[in-house]
Amino acid sequence: MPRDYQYPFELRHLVYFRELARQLHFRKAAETLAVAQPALSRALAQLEAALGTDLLNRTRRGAELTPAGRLLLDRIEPLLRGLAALPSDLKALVDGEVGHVRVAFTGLAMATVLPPIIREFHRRHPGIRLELNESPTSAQLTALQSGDLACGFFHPDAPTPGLRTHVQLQEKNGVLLPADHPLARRRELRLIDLATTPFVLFPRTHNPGFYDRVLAAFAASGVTPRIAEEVWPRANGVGLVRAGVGATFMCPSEAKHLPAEVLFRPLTGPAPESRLVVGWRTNPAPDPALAAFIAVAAPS
Amino acid sequence: MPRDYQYPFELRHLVYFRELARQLHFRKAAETLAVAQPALSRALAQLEAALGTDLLNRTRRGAELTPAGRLLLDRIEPLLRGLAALPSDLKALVDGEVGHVRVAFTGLAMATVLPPIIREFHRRHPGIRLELNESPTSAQLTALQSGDLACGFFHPDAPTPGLRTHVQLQEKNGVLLPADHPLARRRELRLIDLATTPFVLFPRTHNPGFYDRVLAAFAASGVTPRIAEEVWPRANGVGLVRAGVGATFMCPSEAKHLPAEVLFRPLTGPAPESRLVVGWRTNPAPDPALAAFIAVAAPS
DNA sequence: TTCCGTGATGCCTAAAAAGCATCAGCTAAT
DNA sequence: ATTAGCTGATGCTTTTTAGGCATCACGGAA
Repeated sequence: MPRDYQYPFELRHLVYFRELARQLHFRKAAETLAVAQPALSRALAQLEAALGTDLLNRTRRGAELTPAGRLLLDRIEPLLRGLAALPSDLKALVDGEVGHVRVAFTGLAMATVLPPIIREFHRRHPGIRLELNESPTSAQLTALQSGDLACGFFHPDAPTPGLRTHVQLQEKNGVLLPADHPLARRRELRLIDLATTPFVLFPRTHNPGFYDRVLAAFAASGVTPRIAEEVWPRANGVGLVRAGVGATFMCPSEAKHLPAEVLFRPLTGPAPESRLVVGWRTNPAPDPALAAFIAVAAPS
Repeated sequence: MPRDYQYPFELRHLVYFRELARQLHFRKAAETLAVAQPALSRALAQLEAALGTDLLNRTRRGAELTPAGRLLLDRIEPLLRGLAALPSDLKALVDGEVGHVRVAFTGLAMATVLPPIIREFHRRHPGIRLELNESPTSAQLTALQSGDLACGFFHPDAPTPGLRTHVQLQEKNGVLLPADHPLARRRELRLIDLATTPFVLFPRTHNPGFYDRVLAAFAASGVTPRIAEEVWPRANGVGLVRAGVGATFMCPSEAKHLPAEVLFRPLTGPAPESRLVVGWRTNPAPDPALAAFIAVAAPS
């Protein structure tokens, strides 16, 4: 009884018609299609009935396209090509040869571990595109939970249920100072030395745990820090230090390539610690593209 | 035995999958599609087998797309839309609402009957595009015979087998003179007056019959004409007259809108006659777009 | 535990596609 | 003019396959 969905014909009819339009000869086309000629005749008659118009003028020595047939051929050729490409394209996807992965990261990740990971990933999987977005830890955790994000480089402050993580970096912070800052002559600093130095931090909502550990570290040194600016993304924070606005915390690994106007100094004594991990959902199982990225970012 | 043409699935599978991907629920999708749920289950299983990958993860409360399913959905949506539009688009074509017509014409046609025909045709059939090309009579006849041309406005010199024609214009030619020509002061001229005036004509091959009638008309007046230039297309001939190179033959109807530097004068006595017809092939039968154009150009 | 709702399976029926044999129409060569 | 040899169409049968109904297996919620 059914079979009245929107399409009054089947792919078979279109494939038959295309071959027929190419050869303009029922018997030859039937042979190419590996069917008997009557089957082809009937299939085309069905298609013509379904479309309400003749597609081929049958002549003594073959057939010729009607204007409607010409239009139909022009229209279905790209569609059939698109369909023909589907199986292999899907295979490439499931084999992890193509695809895309949404990856979020913090400024620290981009300044340290991420570039070599990206380079290696592109080398191994040139068909997989990365969508890279700098995003605060808190936003990454939300997006990972909701499934909007496949994978993130962030700074966890508590257990992350439902996520697998792999530690990338764990370092005690130093400080980044303007080069002309009075304390910049010293090779090492303590937090207490920085009591009067304005600090540039990220907004607390972006990673409350780390933010509070920073304040705790100051408190442990008996100092109340001056927060000059809360700025994001990370590169702007470094920019403000460079502009002489104040100092900021920075991991030693992040201090490898610095502009001329700033200097990095390690901290002795209490200092906040940064931990960078890469995390991803375990359920549903990572698709092949994500699995390939994880294999590079977190070899187990 | 057969059924092994390039596509391992049918349109049905894709339509079923699309509905399933929308509703993510086998029973509901089956109801929308007006089939029983087992049929849908099996169809999807077939599609998955054909593509070699799962498309939906069945869960307790419905289903969710796998990455491959998401890709497949993205890829087939435009294809299915294209196919859904086919029947109505073809109907529009056979109903003559859309299409295109190749029309050739001579300079005389464009200067007289063609513009109002084009205007009226576009008013009646805004969906049909005209391909208009100025072309000599001889070339038009060749193209009409071979089927390269649907319809032409030309100047027949002999019966045109296989073509139907409709006379558009039949007039005795006058002459077009540079405004500063000595004879331009006279209101009427005879060919004999023009014995020493250089003439601009089209190349003889473009319409040998008319060309020879021109020479015959001169001969009947006892004059051997001076042919200064043979030029085409027509507008260039008028341009040469305007530039003072010589005179040319012209129908009175063509002389309605003339540039300032030229003057039209009728001929008394022997003079070549121009006949403009529109012609089209009768076999194969004109397609709807051509029929619509003929209905405007040659109302019967 | 027992339902209830999910999709999957087994079995049968019905529809439809394909094959084979043959027909009908026209061309062209004899 | 006849006929042999193409063309695609048609009648009938077999084979394939899609669909329906009944039922199953499984998992979560009451």
